[in-house]
Amino acid sequence: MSEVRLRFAPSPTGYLHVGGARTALFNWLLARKEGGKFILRIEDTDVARSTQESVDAILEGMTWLGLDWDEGPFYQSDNFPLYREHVEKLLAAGKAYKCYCTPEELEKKRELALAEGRKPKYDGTCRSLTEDVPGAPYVVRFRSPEEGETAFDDLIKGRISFQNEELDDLIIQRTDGTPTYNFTVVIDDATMGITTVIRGDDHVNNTPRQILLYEALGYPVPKFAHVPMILGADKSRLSKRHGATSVMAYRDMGYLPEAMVNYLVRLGWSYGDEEIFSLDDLISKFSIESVGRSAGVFNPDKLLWLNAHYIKTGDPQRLAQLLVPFLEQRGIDHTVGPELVEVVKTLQDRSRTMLEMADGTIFYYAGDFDYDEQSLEKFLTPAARELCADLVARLEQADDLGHDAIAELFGALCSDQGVKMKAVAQPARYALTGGSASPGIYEVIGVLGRDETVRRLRRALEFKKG
RNA sequence: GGUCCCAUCGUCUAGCGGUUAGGACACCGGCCUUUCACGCCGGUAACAGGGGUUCAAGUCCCCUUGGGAUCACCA
Repeated sequence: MSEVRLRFAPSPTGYLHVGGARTALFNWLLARKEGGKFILRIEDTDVARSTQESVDAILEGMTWLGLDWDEGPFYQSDNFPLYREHVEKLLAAGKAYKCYCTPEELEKKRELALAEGRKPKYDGTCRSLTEDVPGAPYVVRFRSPEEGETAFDDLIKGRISFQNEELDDLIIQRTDGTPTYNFTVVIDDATMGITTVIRGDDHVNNTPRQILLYEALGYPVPKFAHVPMILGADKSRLSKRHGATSVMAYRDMGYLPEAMVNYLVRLGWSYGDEEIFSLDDLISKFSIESVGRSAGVFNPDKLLWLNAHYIKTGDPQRLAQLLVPFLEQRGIDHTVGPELVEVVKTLQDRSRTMLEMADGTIFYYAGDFDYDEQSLEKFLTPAARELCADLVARLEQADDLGHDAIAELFGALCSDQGVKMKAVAQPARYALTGGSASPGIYEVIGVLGRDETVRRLRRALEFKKG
């Protein structure tokens, strides 16, 4: 029983998007579950479109999600000699041949075939050439069988079969000598000993050609699992116009990696009625067989709900750390003022994203906000002013400012003055936060502390416009 | 168009021949309450259509319809 080996093989032509992240996650989970290896390979044979920035962005995204790899990253651009070797091998065995047709000729034939309603497949012009044409540019084509069928048992979709006659002689090496995708994946997956290929749905049509290549090369064929696409709300393939698709964009919008992981895994997979899964839960509960066969619509609302859940239940200390960059973005200096962790605790229940949480901290740190005249009049009525003044007096005398003590203090104030909690809480809230929505007034006072609370109350009572 | 895949509430899904078709998000009520939230309770909402097979079909088969993927010297 040899170990399972899985891989994630993105092409570095952009950022790590949610679809890619999900297939990476599935690969990672299966590797961890089976105690195998997870390998990262960068498919950069298209030198023109590949960039180092993209590689960095992809690695950053995976690291953020917590998906670590055991081997790699390997770069296909380092393997050109290996591909070349395999092309020669196929050529020597007569399993591949040189084709001298020019792109223009092929294009013409393709158009003609389409116009006549025939399949636009390679017509085999060079298939039976017996001699090389010296000096002429050529591509190398794989000699694909003309009859029979190629089938495989997809771990997710079940048995899928193709008639070989539908497949044409694919190009494995370009005129410039570089190998093409369908060839390099096979060589790499074979030589890296990949046992299961988990990849996007959009590759099912490539699979039979690849299987034929494995067989022609004498390599064992791996298992395949094709995960369904992620769709936008209009059921078309998820793209930018549906909103953010880059995983890192979600971090920047204040999402937690565990929320993203949880969301992504539940899109197309389930475990009874459970909704909340940590990476550790998933390692034991995930199975590729229970991934659904149909495409799923990306639902930002549910992601948001999960994010809120993880913020609510998260460790305040960690959240405080994660919050710092968002505060800096807003120019909020949290080193002056209340302890950030304490601030976070008052905001966890009412923040769905770290961005929202950052907004929630503003009144704590920017204490000298303006009170606008209308609100001042509305909240600080003469009666309310009296209550606030009383509150100040009581706060100054209090020796304990714990939550319960503050509650008692308010209780005593209300019964002494014969007013409802609301009558004093709302004016106080406005005076302390500058707004009408905030964490509980006791919490706010507790976090602000006596001095700052009193200062703000007095400031509000004395506030003059300008 | 050819090939391949898919089809349960608006969305993610449970269901693996016999269920009042369950859960979650969203939505709508109510409760809690010092605001906003959170939380709790309740509600609306689905087996695409048609044929079979079977005592019995959301579950199995076929067709139709609809959706998606792919048809490059891109990956």
